[in-house]
Amino acid sequence: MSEKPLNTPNLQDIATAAGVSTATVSRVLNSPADVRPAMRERVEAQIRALGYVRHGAARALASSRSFTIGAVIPTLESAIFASGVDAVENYLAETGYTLLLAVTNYDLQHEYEQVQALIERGVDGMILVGRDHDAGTLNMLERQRCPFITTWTYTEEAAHPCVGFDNADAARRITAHLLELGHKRIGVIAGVTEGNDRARERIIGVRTALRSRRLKLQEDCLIEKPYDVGAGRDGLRYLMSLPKSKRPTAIFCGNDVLAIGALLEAQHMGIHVPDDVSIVGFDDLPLAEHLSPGLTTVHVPSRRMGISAAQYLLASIAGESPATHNELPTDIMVRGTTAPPRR
Amino acid sequence: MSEKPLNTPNLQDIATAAGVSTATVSRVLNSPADVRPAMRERVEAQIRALGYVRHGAARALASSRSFTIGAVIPTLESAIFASGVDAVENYLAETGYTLLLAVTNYDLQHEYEQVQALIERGVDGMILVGRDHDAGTLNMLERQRCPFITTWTYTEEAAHPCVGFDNADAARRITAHLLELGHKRIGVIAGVTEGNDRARERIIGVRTALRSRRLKLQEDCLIEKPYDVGAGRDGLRYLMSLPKSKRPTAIFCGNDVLAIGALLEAQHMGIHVPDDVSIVGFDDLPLAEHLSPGLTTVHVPSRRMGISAAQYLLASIAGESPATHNELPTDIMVRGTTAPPRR
DNA sequence: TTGTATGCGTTATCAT
DNA sequence: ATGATAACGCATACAA
Repeated sequence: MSEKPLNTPNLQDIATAAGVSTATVSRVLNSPADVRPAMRERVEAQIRALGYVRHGAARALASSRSFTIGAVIPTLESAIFASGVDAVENYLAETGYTLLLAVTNYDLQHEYEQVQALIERGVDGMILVGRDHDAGTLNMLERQRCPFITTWTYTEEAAHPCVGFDNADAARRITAHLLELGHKRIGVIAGVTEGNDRARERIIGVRTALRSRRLKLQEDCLIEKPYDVGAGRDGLRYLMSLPKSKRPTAIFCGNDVLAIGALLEAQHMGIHVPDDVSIVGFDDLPLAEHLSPGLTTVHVPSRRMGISAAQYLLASIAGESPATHNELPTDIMVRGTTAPPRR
Repeated sequence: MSEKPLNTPNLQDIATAAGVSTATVSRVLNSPADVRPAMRERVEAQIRALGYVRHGAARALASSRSFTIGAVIPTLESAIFASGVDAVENYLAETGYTLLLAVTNYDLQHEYEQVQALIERGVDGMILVGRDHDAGTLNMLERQRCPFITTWTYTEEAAHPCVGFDNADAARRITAHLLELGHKRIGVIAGVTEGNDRARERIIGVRTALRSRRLKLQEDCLIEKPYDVGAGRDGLRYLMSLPKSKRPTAIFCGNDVLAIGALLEAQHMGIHVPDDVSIVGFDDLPLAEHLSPGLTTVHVPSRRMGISAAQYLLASIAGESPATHNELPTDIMVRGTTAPPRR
């Protein structure tokens, strides 16, 4: 009959109700070990009774820690990014952090704005994707002393903390697999390269593999497509429409979504994979192994990458000095979509 | 030579640099129309010069608005949720809001904790999925006066704001499609039902459709499976292993991921779809239409749902009184995986 | 171990 | 149109 929680209670209300100071309440919340058990319980009882929930803004203002981490990714429409974010969120939740998520739609200018928005929200650290960024973006991060790490790309000499892998080399390796099977004319259905270093580097990897065999990528065998299944289908149809002498016997797709499209379109057209044409992808989506034939692709450890990035950030915030350059392995998953060229 | 931005500048620094009061700086930031153009420019120049970025925590503390919205979803491993979140984020970004994202892994207790975490971060509104929630969760939301809306489910009599559709009815309709083709024995590969009202209601919908034809769902024709392609394959194998007299001629899958698994497994087994067995899914993933045969499924407008939820919240925050119960249409996409039973 | 008091960077109210 | 100033709710250095 006497409780009137008209407004949501604050530290002071709890303190009053428990007959202690706000400092004590703050302590049972943040360093319970520092307060005598009896008193702690008394306070905790009131916290429960009044349904107290911390005021993050006030906390952040007073302590300059928000217990939030920001992630800025190209899109959530890509299962592989979504999966990485899922891993990040799960990991952060375990450690008491919350995720602020922003999407760039592969627009570097928009990325800049999103990064600013997250900094304004006071994130304690930030995860970025790739190394293509507006100069101002990295600048802001540094001026604001916001710890950050880039993902999905790795090079020894990277100027900033990163966790990822060598896209060019992975593409080179899976192309080498094609070349070893005896293919000489390789087609490429690349992802959009603008503002996307990963897509560009994967093409470079294909070229490197070809060059090492004194082969070249024919320019009409390279086509750039947006990230969707239909585009993959279009890409395949285009490549297969090339005159026989220029028609590739194997196709490297910049990602699995394009590869799945290419594979499905081949089946629609009655073109046999891998007998008539070999297809490889990149990412190793969960679906890849279930297709028939199974898609030969590059496995990318997106969850591990996300977790590793989060770990770096938390360690960094904690004042530790974790390794800044972290390379993850990528395996070539050889499945059913590759075989020697028909002769 | 004189500028030493050792610490990140605050309102006061800008004010001093521009020779005005903090109130004025705050005004050029928040209601530029209230300040004379000349002065406004002077201030804006300093804002740019010193690279000022707003301190969200301080803003939130003083104004009790954080310009953030929370979303708590089951998982990002599901493309359909990821897509909805993507839409929400894009919409919020347009309107100056930022997204706080949390994942429950279909655990209602964890959802409670995530909701609390987001409330602590001061979100101005919250998006939830489904109507299965811990009692405490909704309670907390209300006590904290945090506007919220549930998605993915709709009923006229819902006790809280919601935007979605009638899962049972959609399932009933696509099952009716099967029955109209002449199927009598329907198999069901359902998603996990625990803590997932949508999965449960879809099964109810199947039962309703059957009942209206005086048919019943045979209990060994109903199997519950986790959300992945492999599980869909297992499910199909199980149903096809039933003795001929009990074997279903058509299969309702609780979602497209299971349906895709079922379809692929049928193809692996040399079972022809739809001649030997019809398969329907639920969600209409982008891939569904590209499969061969194309997957007959229920189209769910996940992006529109997310945007609608965000709109409701923003309107609600703005003090408007938007419609609280919003039903979205779901179309049955009849494609190639359904046909009359072989006779 | 507990309490007191100050300050965190804004917004908003009230003057001017 | 602009300035002075009091909250906002908490953490923390310091005192007891």
